[in-house]
Amino acid sequence: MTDCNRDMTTLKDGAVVPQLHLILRDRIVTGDLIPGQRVSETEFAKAYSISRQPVREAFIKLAEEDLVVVKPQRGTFVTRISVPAVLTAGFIREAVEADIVRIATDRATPEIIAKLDIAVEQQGITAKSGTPAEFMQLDQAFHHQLAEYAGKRDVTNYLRVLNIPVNRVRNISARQFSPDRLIAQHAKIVDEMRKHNPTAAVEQMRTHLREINIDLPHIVKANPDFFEGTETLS
Amino acid sequence: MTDCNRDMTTLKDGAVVPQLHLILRDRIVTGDLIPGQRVSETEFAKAYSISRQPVREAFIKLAEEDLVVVKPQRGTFVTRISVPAVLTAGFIREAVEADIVRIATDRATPEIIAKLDIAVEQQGITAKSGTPAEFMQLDQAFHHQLAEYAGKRDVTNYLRVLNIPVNRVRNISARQFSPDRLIAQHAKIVDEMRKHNPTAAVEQMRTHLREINIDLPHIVKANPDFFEGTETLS
DNA sequence: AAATACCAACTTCCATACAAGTTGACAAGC
DNA sequence: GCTTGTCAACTTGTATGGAAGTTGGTATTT
Repeated sequence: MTDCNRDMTTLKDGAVVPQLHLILRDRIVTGDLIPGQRVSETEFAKAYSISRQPVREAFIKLAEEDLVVVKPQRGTFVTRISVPAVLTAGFIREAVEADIVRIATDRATPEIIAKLDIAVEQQGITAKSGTPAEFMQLDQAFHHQLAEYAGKRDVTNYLRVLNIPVNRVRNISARQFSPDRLIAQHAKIVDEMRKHNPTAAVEQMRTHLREINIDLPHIVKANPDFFEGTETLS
Repeated sequence: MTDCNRDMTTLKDGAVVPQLHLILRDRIVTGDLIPGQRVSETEFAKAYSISRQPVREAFIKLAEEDLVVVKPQRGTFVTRISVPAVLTAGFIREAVEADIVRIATDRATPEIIAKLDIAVEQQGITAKSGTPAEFMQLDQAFHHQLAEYAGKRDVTNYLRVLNIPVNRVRNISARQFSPDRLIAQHAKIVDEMRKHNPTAAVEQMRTHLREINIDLPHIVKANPDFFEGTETLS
């Protein structure tokens, strides 16, 4: 029996399915439930003291996000991360954020630039004294800010599911990313925006987002069991 | 009691939930189940001679695609189309297809150009003698081809959910789109690709994809009940 | 020893019953 | 007339039992 109730999380009153859905999603994305691991309805039902049906329905939602695969009459398993999915998500994100930063550059006021400067500065502080998770959040906030200033705040909501595998990679590999390089690239983007040079800003953004593709092969090599198609044959 | 089993569709052997999911999705996207309409679990259970549970699970999947909203203890309703969602989907799609057509132009061989010419020609034939649904399928196939030739076939899969509201609009408004104009734009895109002019091809693609934004206000005016926030107060 | 048939212990899938909450009609009281 | 309380008829949410199918170990057979 695996450890299903990590921190003995008890559910609040109200609908059970949404709560369980969020909890399990977080546990998978953060790597607490590891890729390939078996998760059964009965197991979690006992762990959270509920019946099988709500667990099943939470599994359906997770399956829609490609976080688990349900194999009928065989079992449900945490999905291994698909490298093509990460690359495709990266491609889409690059295209979208390129347009976003172009628009944001056109709209950039001194106030906006000032706020972005502060954000980058904060990232530097957190990179030194904060946790990887905190830095990751600031990184995401930076890109959300750009979308906001481009008048495209909604966009990030619609790309959330797409970014799930990317976030899994970042969480699993924690320290593989060098924050300093990312922050320097953020600074360059803001600099080009300050100079009202949209083309250069877009180019900086594109090279910035391609960072993950550079690190990805090493992360896969280091954790082959977490990725689809590269798992060690047992 | 509404007409829930339109064409008395009976389900095949095998898993029931996936079948029902596809059937209901199609019925919503094609406008057979109209926005705002109430759909209850019991209703479809009786209509398809199954129990409530599979219907419920199909509803969960539809809710993840934002095709229905489940209001606890109140009912489940076909969602009205969100105009901001359509616009956001359009923005994302424009950014992605701009990059796709740029790459496709770089990779374009005479064979590829020939195939695209044939596709455009076929669209013209279908526009005259075919149904709107057939033309719509050819239109989608054209964009799929471009992704294919850009080496980004996967991308379309990941944008499928995003395009759902757009397809709902196109189905509901059927003839509102003028095929001739769309085909002419397709032809212009291929022409710029033929001349190996990626920048111009991208620009043609962007103006092409903005067509829907032009027609959208008229479609909303013509069918206010189908859209969120513009429904007539009863 | 090796291959095969069998079976018990799992899994997810579906059906059914009940619990909890909302809604709208309807009647009683102001 | 208008408000308000009651209640029956709905809705979705959860629990539970059994159906159907897979899996892996074990005994049987070759």
